[in-house]
Amino acid sequence: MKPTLQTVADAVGVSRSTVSNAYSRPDQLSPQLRETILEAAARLGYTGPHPAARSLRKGQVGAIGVLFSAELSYAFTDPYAVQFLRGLAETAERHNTGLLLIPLLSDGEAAAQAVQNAVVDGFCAYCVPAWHASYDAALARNLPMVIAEWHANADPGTRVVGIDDMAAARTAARHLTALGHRRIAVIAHWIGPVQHSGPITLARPEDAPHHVTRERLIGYRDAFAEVGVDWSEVTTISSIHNSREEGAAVAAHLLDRAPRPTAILAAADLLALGVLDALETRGLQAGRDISVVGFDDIPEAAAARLTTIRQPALDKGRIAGELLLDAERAERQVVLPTELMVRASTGPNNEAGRS
Amino acid sequence: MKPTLQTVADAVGVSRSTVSNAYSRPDQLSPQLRETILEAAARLGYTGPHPAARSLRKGQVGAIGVLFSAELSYAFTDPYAVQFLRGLAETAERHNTGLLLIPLLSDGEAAAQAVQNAVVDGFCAYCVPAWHASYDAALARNLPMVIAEWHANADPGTRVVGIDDMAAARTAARHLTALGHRRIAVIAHWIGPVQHSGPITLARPEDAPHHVTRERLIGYRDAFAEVGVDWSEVTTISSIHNSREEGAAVAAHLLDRAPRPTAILAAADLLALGVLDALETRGLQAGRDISVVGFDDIPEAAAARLTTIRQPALDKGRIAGELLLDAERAERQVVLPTELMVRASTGPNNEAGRS
DNA sequence: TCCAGAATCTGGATCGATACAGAAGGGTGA
DNA sequence: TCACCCTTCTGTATCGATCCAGATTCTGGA
Repeated sequence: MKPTLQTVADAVGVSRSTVSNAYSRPDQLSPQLRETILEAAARLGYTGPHPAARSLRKGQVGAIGVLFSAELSYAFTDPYAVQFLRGLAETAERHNTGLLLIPLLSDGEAAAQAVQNAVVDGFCAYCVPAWHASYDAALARNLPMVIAEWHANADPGTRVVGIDDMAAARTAARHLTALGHRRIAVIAHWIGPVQHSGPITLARPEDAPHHVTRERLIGYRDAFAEVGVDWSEVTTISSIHNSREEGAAVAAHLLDRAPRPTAILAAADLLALGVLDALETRGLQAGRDISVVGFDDIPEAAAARLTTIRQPALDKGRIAGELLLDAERAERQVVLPTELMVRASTGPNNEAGRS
Repeated sequence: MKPTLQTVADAVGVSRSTVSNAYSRPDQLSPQLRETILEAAARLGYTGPHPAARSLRKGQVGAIGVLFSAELSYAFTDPYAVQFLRGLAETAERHNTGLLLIPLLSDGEAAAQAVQNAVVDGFCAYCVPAWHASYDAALARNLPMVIAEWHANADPGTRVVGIDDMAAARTAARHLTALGHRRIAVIAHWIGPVQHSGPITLARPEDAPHHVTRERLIGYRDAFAEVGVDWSEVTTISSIHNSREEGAAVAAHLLDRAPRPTAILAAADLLALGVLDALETRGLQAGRDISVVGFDDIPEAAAARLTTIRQPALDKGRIAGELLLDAERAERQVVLPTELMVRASTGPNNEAGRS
């Protein structure tokens, strides 16, 4: 049988408490006794206090749970998500805390179970749809929890870090309208009530289920309204995953039928890069034939000369961690700045004079 | 105070066991009683069994610990590591298991602590140096553990998945010697006994402390020997981190002094890509002026037209997970295939006739 | 009507540690 | 010499669940 504290205590002839102290509070016993105990422990094959038992008693674990928007295996394909995670890891590391990546299974029951069973001190939700079982399950755990997306009217008690998605999206869209574009299409992740890949009609952006997508669509809509383009005239395309491949695939819906939009707004860089791929396949030039704007400014965006909105992914992760772990960090809500990065993928509308 | 099983039991007027069964073994009580219990639980704000307590009693957690070679925040910068993690996550997800990323702190004491306290069912070590405190601590935990690097003479009981690094490296080096290169330099991560960035002398590759690096250096050395180039003639450069930036930085030691090597072997693609950057800065052309070979075949390698060794990172992760979680998977040691991908970064030695 | 067997439910033992109050022994200053 | 404090160690209570053997009730067939 596996040795326990008691085993060692018996072997040395001291009490269980003393052995415990040898590990957790060395100042509570004489150095030579401690030495004896550790020696005996090594001899018996005792490897230190059982983590689960210790966590139970101390009411503290040393790990935080991370909830992702997609299956774990997808999370790592998105450079933006990886950056975020990196920032989070940086803070966690400083606090000697582990990160428990929790699979966000599509099976609600199992997902809730996974969250319920997570042995953690707190949660960090990264783009988890509010209706997802995991989200409720995490809230229900009643542990400290930080949400990595900005909510304008979040309860002042909840920890939130993010950007003003709506304003940033508005900036992106205004960039296009200022260039004279009016026939603009929008590609975003998960626009409608169900996951769907392809064109979709959404009467009001406010109805999009995914928080971040919703905010960005509203920003786009408002910018369009400023120049008299009604939302109903805008073609909206939904994607299931946030991937380059799918960006290219759904772009076909826009590029292979007339009239083509003169500009495309993608609510994520990966989708935008996919659109650029689709353009290249068709011999079209971004910025001249069709303007494309992304969102996030992942490293690849600069290489592809994609106009996009920069948001500080690394800082977001870092701060999310601090909001959970830095006890002295009093504030609970942090908004980070964004910036429009104008690159070669956007240019004036060439049809401007004609129509 | 936080409600427990007992709280709910008292409220409903049943025993603690029955409430426990309501959650964990629904078939052990009548549906209507279960309903009543869950209702009461919701009313009282009871959120289900306490994970630490449950883990303690059941002796099972539902998470595996992942040990990385570098600080967590660096791990995510290496696409190869990310791919591996993705594969691992895929398997974990299928088994409804979480991944606990454990910071591999440089402070040995703290690192060992982190491993000791990890509430997990097993460990997966990814390129953890064998001398690192975390490694011993993980072994000491006496839990199932898989090592994600191939060891030719590993104990048959230990779970191992990897590639034949030595043979693959030999193939990479032979490619260069076959092209007529003789003045070849080697860049690798952590060659000497201490972390160091820059040229370093290593009498025998066998002395390199890092297992993977050691294997690859031996492979290089053996291929050189086949054409009469002695290891002592080879310039070896060590890097601290496995990053593109550092690859470029240490390449300076080779490119800015005469005689320049005609070819460079980098033991990782990120380093090789850094070398390519350094070449470009100096107006040199890879494959013509200097040949460069990498290792790993990360996605960026193809884009940069880097000749390299492909190894299946995703599969490695996936299989590592299966070795831990698939009970019916009897084998314990898996070697994966590698392939030399010849691209534009290598070409014949132009000095061949001259010297 | 009676009883075996299934369906429900109970209670104490247990998982492996830490907290905390207090006991024992040793040292110090008045 | 005595009172007091400090260091070192002990023992019991507790963290919050699950396990398992057994008690109780229900069911259906002889």
